[in-house]
Amino acid sequence: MSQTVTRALRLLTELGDGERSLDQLADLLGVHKTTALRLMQSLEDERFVYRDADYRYHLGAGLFALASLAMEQRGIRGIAAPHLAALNAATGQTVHLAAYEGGEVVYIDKYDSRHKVRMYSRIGLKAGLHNTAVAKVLLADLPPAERRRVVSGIEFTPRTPNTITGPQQLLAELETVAGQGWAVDHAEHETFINCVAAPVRDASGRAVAAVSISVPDVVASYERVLELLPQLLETTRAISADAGAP
Amino acid sequence: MSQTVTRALRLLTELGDGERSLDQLADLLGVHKTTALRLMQSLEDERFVYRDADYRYHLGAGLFALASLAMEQRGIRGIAAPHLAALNAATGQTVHLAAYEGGEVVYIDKYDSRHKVRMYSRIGLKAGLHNTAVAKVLLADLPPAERRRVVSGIEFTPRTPNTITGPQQLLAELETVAGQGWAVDHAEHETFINCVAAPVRDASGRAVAAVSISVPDVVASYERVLELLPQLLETTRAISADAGAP
DNA sequence: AACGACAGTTGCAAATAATGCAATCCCACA
DNA sequence: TGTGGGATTGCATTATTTGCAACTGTCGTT
Repeated sequence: MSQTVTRALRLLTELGDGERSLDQLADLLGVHKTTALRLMQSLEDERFVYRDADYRYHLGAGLFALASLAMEQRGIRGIAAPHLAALNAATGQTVHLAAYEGGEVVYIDKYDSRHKVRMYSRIGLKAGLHNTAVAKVLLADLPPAERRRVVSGIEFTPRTPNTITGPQQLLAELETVAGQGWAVDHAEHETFINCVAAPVRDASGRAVAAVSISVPDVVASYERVLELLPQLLETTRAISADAGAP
Repeated sequence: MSQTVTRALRLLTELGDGERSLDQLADLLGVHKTTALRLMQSLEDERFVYRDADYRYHLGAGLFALASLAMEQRGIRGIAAPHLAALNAATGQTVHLAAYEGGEVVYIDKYDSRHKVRMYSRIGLKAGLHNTAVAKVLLADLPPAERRRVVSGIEFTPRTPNTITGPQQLLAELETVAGQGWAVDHAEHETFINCVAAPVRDASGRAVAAVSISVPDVVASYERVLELLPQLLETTRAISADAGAP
């Protein structure tokens, strides 16, 4: 592990919360400001940060240049985009695309709802492995041994009264999901949000992503959300076909 | 300057070109693979990279989570988005939003043309200071002394026969731009692309961004591109109003 | 004009972290 | 079982990082 790299990355993360002065950054790390300056200079040279006329540091354009490459590398995202936009337009609800990578489920695209009340999320953030529909869909597609290994490592933090609270319960739920080909989050992640999700498959036949529709209670009841399933499944089938699924 | 941080960032940049093995990354830096491993472990812990089942490294979701914050911090981007989408739909051409930060002009948003032939660009990339319309608009709005200082530091690389080749010529062009309130790139950046650009102002009255329309020759002549000016100016005026410009 | 405060920056030696070697681990294949 | 290939770990050496002290520049006040 590299302490110096960890420090630099920590500075980047801090700037995600807003501009900072050199003194603030040095305090954050508990180092002398000279040390912070040198770290920032390296980040600035590579365009990961820039410094404005008032010597305030900001996240730089090089960061999002690299991030846009990262998103392009996730080819499924480009294939899914028009379909997700159409689903979002047809339902008026928030539509997410998520993928399983590096042991976590992450949101890789998002189309926002027209409604004022919506689920908080952001591209790049992790989805809870035990309490989100997209995670259930992706985990359900893992080989059983790997599924069990992943589930055994989950920390079952209860977020709502509906949250799944143990590995046995989740494994049973994943069996159900694997059988029916879709998943729900019935107020398990947020008390006022219900979601349905379904897998997207590629030429290998494996689930490479999951699409979900998220709906707040004030907009539609859980039963209403389930009525969106046919549209969701139609969309994931179309994306899968474009992705070369058999 | 920090050698270790620079190395880590170089690894990130390399992954922008695609997945890599540990050996490849070590070769890239000219270090022992143990060293490369430790750098990657730090990057992985902070979610900037992930490693797949075949031990191949990829850019991670933490990178684009942070980038999405960076883009949100550029508030003008959100304000401009609906207007730019409308301009893109109305003209069918590629529309860019650029800003001047850290001594460079960078693309911070983009709406692609419907046409097959278009100008290559990517969010986060730098725009040439001497050969793009957005840069001319942003530089033209700097105080004269700063404008001169910036221009004197430019390396006038000729990209096309039309490219401006010296500071005096560019300063004269910027005077013109400051007077007329818009700029052109008449095949100065690419031989087959013409652009027009205009500034977006905020409550301070300063140009905080520039909007451009880029059109390939095969689609429309330079004269036709100039005919897009009224729509462009209408758009930048609307964005500026939303941004609180006086 | 001079002074003080504050923030950023530079040079250098000491301190610390990074580095690479050698050994070990793990997996796949014959 | 043995072999090959790639990843990983422990340790001593080496190189880099670190923080101190001094300096620079800007701004505000007297």
